[in-house]
Amino acid sequence: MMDNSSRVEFMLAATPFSRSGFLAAEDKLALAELAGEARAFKAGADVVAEGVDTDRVYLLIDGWACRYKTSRDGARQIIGLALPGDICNLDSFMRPRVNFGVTTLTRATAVGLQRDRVQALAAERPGIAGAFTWCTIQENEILGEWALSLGRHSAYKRVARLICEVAVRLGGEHAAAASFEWPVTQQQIGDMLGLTAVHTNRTLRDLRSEGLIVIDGRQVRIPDMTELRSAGEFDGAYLDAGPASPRGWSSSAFG
Amino acid sequence: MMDNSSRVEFMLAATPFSRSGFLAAEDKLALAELAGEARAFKAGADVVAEGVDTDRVYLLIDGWACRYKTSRDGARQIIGLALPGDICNLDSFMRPRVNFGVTTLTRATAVGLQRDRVQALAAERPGIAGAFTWCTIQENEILGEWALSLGRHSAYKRVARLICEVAVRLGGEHAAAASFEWPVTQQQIGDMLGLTAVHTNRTLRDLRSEGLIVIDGRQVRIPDMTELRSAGEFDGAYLDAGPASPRGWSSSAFG
DNA sequence: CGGGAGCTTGAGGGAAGTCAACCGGGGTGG
DNA sequence: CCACCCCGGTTGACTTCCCTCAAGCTCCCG
Repeated sequence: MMDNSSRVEFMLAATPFSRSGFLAAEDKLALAELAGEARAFKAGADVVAEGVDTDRVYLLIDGWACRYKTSRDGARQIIGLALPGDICNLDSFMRPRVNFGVTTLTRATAVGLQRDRVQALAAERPGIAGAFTWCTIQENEILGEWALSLGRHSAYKRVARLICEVAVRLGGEHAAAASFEWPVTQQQIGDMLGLTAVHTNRTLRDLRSEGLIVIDGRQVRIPDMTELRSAGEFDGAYLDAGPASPRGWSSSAFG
Repeated sequence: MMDNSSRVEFMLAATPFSRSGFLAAEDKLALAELAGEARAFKAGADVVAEGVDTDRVYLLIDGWACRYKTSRDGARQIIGLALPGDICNLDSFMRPRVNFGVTTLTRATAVGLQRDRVQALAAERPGIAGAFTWCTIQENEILGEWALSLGRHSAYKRVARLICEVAVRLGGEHAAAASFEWPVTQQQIGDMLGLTAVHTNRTLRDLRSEGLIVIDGRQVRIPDMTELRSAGEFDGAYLDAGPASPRGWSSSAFG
């Protein structure tokens, strides 16, 4: 559990959300005031059950979470990965019902923000509206890249690409991280990539035997990022993402 | 070519964009004033080439278009289908560079709106900002459903689901259309569904032989929508999409 | 009338799924 | 405190869905 000031501090930090460049300092403070209690979740716990109504968006503070859909026969497809600082259910910013579920992949902490209040704030402060829109566009960008993976890439490339993406997303503003915590099971990886756990296992073995990745417990290390990017045909441009000239968007223009 | 008043009229009509419920009448007028010349495209023409910079978003007036990505070996994955009234490149609302391409699937007409001017308008009119955000969320919703198809559904179900989706999206506010123009090639369908043209052909044959669809030239007819939905495990909830209480968003609150 | 784009079908191959078994480790309950 | 159990990882054998390559077809358009 975090106290309120920690939460504020977190939201002011360089999270994907605030990195959008749309949020002025007052915007961040106003958002921080909306934050409810931080909730702790066990691994595999639903933050928002599939297909239900919810009145809040969840900002992930710690741990990994995902958006997923389930087919009638029980197969699960993960349609989005949330890392610390990401909003898990951006759709709930405008829609009362989610057409997916949000579940944690690890132990996790998240704070809920009430839709009504966020909307009201966004109507007053264009910077906040802009930040939400920007995040939604970013999520769309990532999902488009996943669709390319799912539709047109081999299992081998899919896994390589996913690892590259996470490396970049965790690396923040710096270059991609060359070593990081990799706390997801092979089943969960398969659910992101449209593969079975068995085939994910074999594919990870192939990547390891090629020396492209080194897995040590819950850590993954990338000996040569260039090699891995090339193997996965990965181009991180879709994650680059400084906003296009947020002139006229910043709330400071109204201050 | 449409003259300006036709364009205005079109934008005031029940397009997916204006149906969001965020646009007040003045918002629509203000947007219509931004519309540039309507451009006519041949089938298979790039509206925005893959990965380039663009300074405008394109509202599709007539015909079908798509967003796509290409892998190194030339395989194409379509990551979004634009029908009349849709915006083809919502990302360009905030990002100068697209990480996909936009191309027409049929003859088509589109009008470009300059990003700078749309952004300026959105900063003044929350209804316009809200409509863009809402469209982006809607696009995300659809792409999530495609990811489920790509990752976890058989070719048979993918095709059935796509036809259901188009029926609903073309049907507008009414029920899904039971018969409509289906102007795309099997190659293009395959590119949406992550299949080869050959396998798309066989799969369509299967659907036809089961009586789930009837193809007559460029028309498709769905004898029994319930059957097709069931075959494709299709639940159209993700397209439903009235906005969640756009209170406080409507520009009229500022009028 | 010729040519190309799109549709159709067949035969064979390969990537990933399915089923099954075994192993190691950490949590838990007796 | 130890034994058990369950979860996750690993590997093998077999199956299946979809891809590849190839050929022939129709229809439109020049």
